[in-house]
Amino acid sequence: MDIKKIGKEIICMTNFDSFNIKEILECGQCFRFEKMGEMKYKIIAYGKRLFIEQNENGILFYPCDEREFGDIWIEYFDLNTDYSRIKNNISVDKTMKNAIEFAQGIRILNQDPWECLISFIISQNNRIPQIKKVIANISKKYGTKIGEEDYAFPTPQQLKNATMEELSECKTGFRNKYIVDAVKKVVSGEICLEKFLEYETDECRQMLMSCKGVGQKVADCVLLFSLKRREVFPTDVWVKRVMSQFYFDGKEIQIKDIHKKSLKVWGELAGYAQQYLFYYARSLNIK
DNA sequence: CCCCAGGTCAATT
DNA sequence: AATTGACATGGG
Repeated sequence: MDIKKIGKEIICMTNFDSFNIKEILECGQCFRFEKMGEMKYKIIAYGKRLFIEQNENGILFYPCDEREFGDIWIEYFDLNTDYSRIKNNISVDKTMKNAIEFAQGIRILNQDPWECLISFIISQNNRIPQIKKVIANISKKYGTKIGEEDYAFPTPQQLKNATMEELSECKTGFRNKYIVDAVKKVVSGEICLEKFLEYETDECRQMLMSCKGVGQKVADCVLLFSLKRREVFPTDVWVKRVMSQFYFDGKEIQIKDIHKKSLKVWGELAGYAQQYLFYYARSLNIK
């Protein structure tokens, strides 16, 4: 990949591999983005607002200087990871080949664990457009204002005094009590997300699941999307459907069976496989 | 009006 | 250990 500066506040990336901004943002891993046009998006992450525009010549990131790009966005977009190698390695079966061909530009973002935890608590028994609205409501109510009409996702401290009633006003529904519990555990230090990168994956999962309303699916999303555990295979209804149909001959199966299978087929790269499958499954509209 | 959604919990068998 | 209904909210 080549990085060029254009003026003071625009970074242009050319000669890149496996990067399609639409596929990256719309494959279900991230909720804080807005489509501004064809292949043109606004993202809010790590307290920053970033516009991204992609065409056949390259990708524009703005407003953004070289330092910010290096400090935040290289890691956020997982730009030091070789996706050609990954796609090659996990293409061991026809279904995965099809899934990868369908969305060759997917990348797994490295999001903030705190935001990721609350976001996927909100995701349970909910639809993606609604999840996005609820997170935007919470950010507007509690987060720091950035730019004209955008708000960073609130820190644990900023959510410290949020009540169930206030959170309900943000349309969290029955998940309000789960958010209160997660805030309490993080603010009190009972859970220290900053240390999670050093812990074993199973240990992290266990601690995440000690929060009310966090089961294995939500914990695994946090592990894969914000704690770099790329072997983790979050299994929701869509992934269950596509796995059942293509890897278990349409039979009824348990989540446990899927986890075993994913590790057996894709090993340490199962998490990447999950993202290709999720996006693919939703396009197929299978049952 | 009924159904269901990137699930989880608690009660029941 | 497996099954079942409830849960807030909003859109089809």
